[in-house]
Order: sequence, then structure tokens, then C-alpha cells
Amino acid sequence: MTQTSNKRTAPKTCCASLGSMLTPRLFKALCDPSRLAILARLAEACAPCTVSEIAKCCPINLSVVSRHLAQLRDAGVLCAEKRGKEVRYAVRARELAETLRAIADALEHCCPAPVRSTQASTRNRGREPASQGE
Amino acid sequence: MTQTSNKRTAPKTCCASLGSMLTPRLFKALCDPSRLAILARLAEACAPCTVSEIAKCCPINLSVVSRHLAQLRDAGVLCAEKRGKEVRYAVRARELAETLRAIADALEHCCPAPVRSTQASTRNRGREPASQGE
DNA sequence: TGCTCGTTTGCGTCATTGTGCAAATAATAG
DNA sequence: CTATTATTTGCACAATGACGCAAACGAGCA
Repeated sequence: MTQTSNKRTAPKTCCASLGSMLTPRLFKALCDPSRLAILARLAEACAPCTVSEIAKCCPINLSVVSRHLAQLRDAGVLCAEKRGKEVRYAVRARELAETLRAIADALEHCCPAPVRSTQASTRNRGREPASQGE
Repeated sequence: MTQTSNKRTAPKTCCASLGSMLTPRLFKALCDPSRLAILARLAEACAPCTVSEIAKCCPINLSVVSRHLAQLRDAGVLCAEKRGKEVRYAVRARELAETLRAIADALEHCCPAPVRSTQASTRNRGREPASQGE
């Protein structure tokens, strides 16, 4: 149980919102290397791209790319616009950034200063969340 | 050569950094419902918790909880501190928030204006990235 | 030293999901 | 109309990952 005066029966309101933000859907969409490559390529392009264009830069079948794009779209990461017989996907950068920042805010607001005692961890001293190439 | 079919330009430097940020490790750690529940519980607690404590609120075996905690630790989401025969895990809220904001910044900096027509998508009109219950 | 408690790890099983191929669907050109 | 191109979907298979159980490991205590 927690070390504070009360138990878990009192999830602070800020943490409740964090809990509702921590939905697997977004992270599920972003947890696959192929989908991340697609997202990066799409962000690079900075403009809507067709499925075929995106598939050119991936070592996987075009149909698989299509499926990945649909999954990213369903997760709200991409938006799709049909033009003729092509479908152009683009990154919903602003919305995605907003979501990530909302999680970040809730996280910090919930835990303003995690155990500042001695950052001494078993095997994770001063490690940063996986971001840059590791 | 990239998929520069007609008027696509080379990858901008800001997007290159985004690509290096989009590592599967962090998202893989966050894509599982059990791990998200653990993270939420740990954020609520706002203090380091032992494995047994965390396992009490999860319908899964303690050994599985231990594995999940290790995975979250390896992803930089949690930090672990051994005290006696117990191990206390805590959320690395500040670092995690920083990482999420860095991705958000890179994303917006890379794609300042996603699509000219705001969001005219086939099946995703005005949709937000998966965050709240959907 | 032996014992107990807390945690981690090895292993087998089962569900999920990423993948390729082929067929189906949709839209445009001839 | 048919033909062609772009995308999606059905299906089968392989790889990945979550899970439970039991054993091993480590730290404190009698």
C-alpha cells in the first residue's frame, strides 16, 4: 500500500484522468517497427502520400503496408483522404502531439517529484526512456 | 532515392531526429493493458511500490507482474530500487514526460500543417488520437 | 546454519498479430 | 463496355508475446 496517509481508495483526480489516457490503442499502433518506419517516412514527407509511395520505402508487402496504415488511422495517428483511386495518408501531427503532451502533463501533475531520495536503482541508474537510438 | 515522385523534398533534419525518437521499445512497453494498468496504479500511488503490492491490484500472476515491471524498467518508464529483500518500482514521470514532449515537439516541428484542408479524411473525420475511452 | 519471505527466471502453452499471396473491390482510362 | 491501376480484404502460416506454474535466487531472521 502507499506510504501516504490513505490507501488506493483515493486516486487523485489528476491520476484518474491519466488512467483514462493510458489506452493501449495508441501505443499498440506505435509499437511495431514497420508502423514506426511508416510514420517516420510520412512525417518526413510532410505531405499526404499514397499507399504505393509509402510501400516503396518498406521491405514489406504492399498489402501489409495498407493494413498498417489502416491501423494507424484507426488509432488516430494518421488521416486518410481518398482522391480518385488513390488514398493519401498524412500524419495528424497536431492532434498526436496534443495527446502526447496531455499524457506528459498528467504524468508530471500526478507525480511531481518521484522518489528524489537516491535515484539508486538496481539496474537502471539514470537511464532515459527509450527515445534516441539505443 | 526516396519516393520523390513529383515534388517531394529531401528529409528535413528535424524529421531525422523524429525518426530516431520513434523507437519501438517505449511503445512496446506501453502497448499492453496489464502494463498500462500497472503504470496507472503506480502513478496513482505516487510513491515507490513493491512487486507484491502492485500485483495485488492485478488479476495476473505475480511472476508476470515482475516481468512487466522489468520490461517497463528497461524501457525507461520505471525505476527500481532494491531495499532489503523488496524491490520498489516508481514511475520516472519527469523523464517520461520529457520524452513524450520531445516526440510531440519533433512531430509538430516536422509537420506544422498536416493537410491544407484541415482534415478531410475518408473515414476519420475529426477523429482524435486514441486517448480517452473510445 | 536452516528457515521464510520477496522477487526473478526457466519452461511449456496459448492467444495475438505481423506477413505474403491471391482474390476482391474501386476508380479511371481507352 | 473492357482494361488497367490502386487499394483493401480473406486466408494460411510463422513469429512474437503474455500467461501460469514451479524452481531458483537473494536477503533477512531465529
